[in-house]
Amino acid sequence: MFDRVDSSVTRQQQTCTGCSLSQLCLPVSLDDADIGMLDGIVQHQPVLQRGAHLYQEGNAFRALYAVRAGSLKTYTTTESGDQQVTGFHLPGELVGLNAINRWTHPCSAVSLETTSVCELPFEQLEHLAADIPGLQRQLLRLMSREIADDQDMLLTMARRNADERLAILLLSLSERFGQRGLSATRFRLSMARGDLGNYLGLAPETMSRIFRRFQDQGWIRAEGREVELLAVDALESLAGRSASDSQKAG
Amino acid sequence: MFDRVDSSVTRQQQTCTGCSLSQLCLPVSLDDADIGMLDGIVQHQPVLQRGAHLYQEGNAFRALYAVRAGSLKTYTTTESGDQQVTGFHLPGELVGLNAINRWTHPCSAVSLETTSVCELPFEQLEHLAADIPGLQRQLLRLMSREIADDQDMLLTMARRNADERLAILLLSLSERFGQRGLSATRFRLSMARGDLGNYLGLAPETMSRIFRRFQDQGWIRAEGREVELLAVDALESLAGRSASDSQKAG
DNA sequence: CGTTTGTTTGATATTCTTCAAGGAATGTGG
DNA sequence: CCACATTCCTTGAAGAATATCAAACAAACG
Repeated sequence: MFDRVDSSVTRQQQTCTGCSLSQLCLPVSLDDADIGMLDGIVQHQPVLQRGAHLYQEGNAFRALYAVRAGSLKTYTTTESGDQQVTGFHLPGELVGLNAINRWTHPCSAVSLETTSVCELPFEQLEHLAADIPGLQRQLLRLMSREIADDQDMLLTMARRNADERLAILLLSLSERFGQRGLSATRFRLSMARGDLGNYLGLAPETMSRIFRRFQDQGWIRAEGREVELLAVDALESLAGRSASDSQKAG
Repeated sequence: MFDRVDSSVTRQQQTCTGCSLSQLCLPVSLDDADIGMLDGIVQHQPVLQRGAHLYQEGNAFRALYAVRAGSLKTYTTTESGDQQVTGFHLPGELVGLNAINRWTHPCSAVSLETTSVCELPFEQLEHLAADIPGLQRQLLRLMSREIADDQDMLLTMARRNADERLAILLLSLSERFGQRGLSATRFRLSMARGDLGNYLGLAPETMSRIFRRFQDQGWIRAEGREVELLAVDALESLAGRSASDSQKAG
């Protein structure tokens, strides 16, 4: 009896139905009945302490994971041993999409703070997607978005200088925090400067210098990992315009 | 009558069933009956002359396209007007996957030589994928691979120097030509040096210099767009190992 | 055959990394 | 609560890699 009550309480917290992120996540555009079916396959909600791995490079692929609270970093390890950060993942975002092809995770996922995720066993998700058109479509849409975002990031790496890259990343994080009901202009980064730089293909020292320059310009205020965007328009013009202009900025 | 005969002949050339690329493309692991259904939705097989666009950035998304013969380049245009190449696409490869999310093409696709493609109307493909488990799975796999490949490319852009990038690209092309039954060590590039460099985030002059260096090392032979790989192992060690070693090489 | 497009080479400039070292923040065990 | 260790961040100076500029050359095209 106690178990019953307990599990039902837990259950409620675990359902997509009751999840405030459902409009950012897989259930978008599903009706209640369909969301109920999706709830039926959500298996575990592991809680990860900072530094704990959700999966590691080379692990067998069994499930996709949706971030429920907290944040994750995904990264691969190069032959020379150092890591390359491939992404930061906020609540409502899915990780593991790159593992479907080979049934093996090509990167590791590690928690940046206390983080909980929903586990979506992939084979069951596939079956469900065949039965629920809206779910199949949303899954394809999320994967398509990931592709488009990664390619956008490629453009950033290929064509943007260091200042522009940081502006683009700050605005991306800002937008994503905003979508999640948090402040878009004042937020706490869960990742180290070094991780930000690594993700952007820049040395940590370079990151530090750009943060300083942005502050000297009065564009941001940064105290440790606490960041406030003071001149979003300046950052946008840096992010949106081609190079050759960061000199004026520096 | 004539039309009938003509179209049936054309039809035969158009089917996935009779296509030598079916094992690289969407039909992988489908049985004959399922491939027949897939054939049923393949609508047009446009032939594109060099320089002709399959679609342009901003166009409405209606279909995915599989390259049947020839090759494509996808690219986005930056605010400052110059282009960023996001990929080269050989026979058997799908383009348009990044358009599913917003129903708009986020990049343009242009033919690099006389190229023919199979058009896969997306809504019909979605319906079919819901009915044919193997098709849904293959579609998800192809998208997953695209994500993994793009992220791998991100790592290349973030961590590799110019020599390593070219080695990685040459080996990638080599492997893909090999998979298609062509020589893996001797092939004709359909794209200009400038496009290769653009894709790799390097100036055309830099590309030219690296090509020269690779030739001086005896690793490749390049006459115009005709390329022969003479020392695959040297290229592999450059591609596979971390930086700091291209100095010895250069 | 002239025009356009693409390729090569050299010289110079710029951006970013690397190296080195000090300082701040955070966490841990006494 | 403090001392110590560890990690993270910052700053300066020097060096390396690649971009840019300029110009000649080659190839492809109509």
